[in-house]
Amino acid sequence: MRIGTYMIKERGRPKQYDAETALQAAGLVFWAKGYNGTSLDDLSLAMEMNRPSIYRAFGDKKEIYRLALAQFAKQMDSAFNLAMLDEKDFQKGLGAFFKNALDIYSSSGSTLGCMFWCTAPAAAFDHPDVQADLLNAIKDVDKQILKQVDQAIKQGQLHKDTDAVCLSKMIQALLHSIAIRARAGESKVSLRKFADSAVLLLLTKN
Amino acid sequence: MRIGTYMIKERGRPKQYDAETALQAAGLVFWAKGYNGTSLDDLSLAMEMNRPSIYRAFGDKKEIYRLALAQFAKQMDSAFNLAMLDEKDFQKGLGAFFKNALDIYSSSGSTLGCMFWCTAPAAAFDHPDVQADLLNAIKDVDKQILKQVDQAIKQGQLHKDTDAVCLSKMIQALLHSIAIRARAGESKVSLRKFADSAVLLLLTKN
DNA sequence: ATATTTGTGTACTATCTCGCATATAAATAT
DNA sequence: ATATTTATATGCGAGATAGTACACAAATAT
Repeated sequence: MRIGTYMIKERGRPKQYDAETALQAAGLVFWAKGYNGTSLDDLSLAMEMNRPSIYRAFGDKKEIYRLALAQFAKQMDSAFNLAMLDEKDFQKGLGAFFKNALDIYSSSGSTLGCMFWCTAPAAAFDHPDVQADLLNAIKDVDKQILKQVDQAIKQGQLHKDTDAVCLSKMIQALLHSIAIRARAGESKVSLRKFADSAVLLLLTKN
Repeated sequence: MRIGTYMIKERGRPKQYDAETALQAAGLVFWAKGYNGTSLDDLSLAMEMNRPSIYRAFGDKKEIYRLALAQFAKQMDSAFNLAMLDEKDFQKGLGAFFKNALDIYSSSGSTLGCMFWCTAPAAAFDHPDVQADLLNAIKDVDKQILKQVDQAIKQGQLHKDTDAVCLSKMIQALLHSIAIRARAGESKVSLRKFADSAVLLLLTKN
């Protein structure tokens, strides 16, 4: 157990793994190969844990996947908030966010797109809890974006008669599309250009 | 072999299956369970063919999946073209297309979203040919939409300084997003409303 | 020192998976 | 009738798969 920076020793044999690191490694495999394309052996190899240890630490395959999804969501969330906080101009903030998103989508060498939008839908039919995770993620993103859109309207950066809810959803639609296109093999630079011109298209009313 | 409406008898034991029907049945399973979530036994059951017959008729699992993808693409393509041909007004045509798309996405009882956008991305990493199919599908849709956008610009239905390529991609982005949202469990009526207001948002420059 | 707690490693099982080899069935060509 | 062609059916086999039982290892508590 960790309290502050002090380590309080726990009874029993100490763990050889770090939970967050192991989960991240698992997430990377799921991200690439999808839920059904990933075997426990794949996970075992990537996490450097053998199956019983994995099972004891995180539960079964589905639980690991959902934990990894949650970890990924946190990453995306902070990428969004950092971009928007650093920039007072809404349009530039959005641009920065899509840049961050593309960096994440094309991290780890090959361009994997988004772990949520590109792997969860396939698993959603057979696994209602994954479907619920997906729906919650979408709703969270809707909320996060809407908050910033509302703020931009208040600050006069957007027309006050803007359909804020619809615009927010379209911004997320852009994110979905970029994720799929990245997964399909479109280049990062081409997607970057698309994101920029799309943001312009969405926000400009002349 | 079929020539005109005449059937010319073929040698050998006649097929008990109809290729298109069997492929459609296979497609439905892949659509629901994804590529990796589908077993040959699932397919065998749905297609009412046993594995060797399937293998002989269509090849291995991946070939069946790709054939089913192509069949689905045709369906979507005609849904688009029918909607746009029946309507001279571009905005109404788009509305009709998204209605058609949602009908397809929520056919077969449960709401499965799009076979391409919701199942192919997960399979794309491990299967370069599926990734290529996905990319081709995206490019085809881009082209189809762009053709209509260009036409609408020529007809004065859209500002002549419209960024046609970007607008086309955003229309496809809306399609991607609706597919994912449908798969996540959002209701057809809610998505219908979103589609309508989004089309309005995209096409209206005041 | 000994008991207790917790993590790891080996090995197992029951099931599923794909693809195919082989035998059989049902039609046409000659 | 017989050969030929094509489709179907049975069932095999090598390997992957998820999950777990059980023994062992390494730490702390008393």
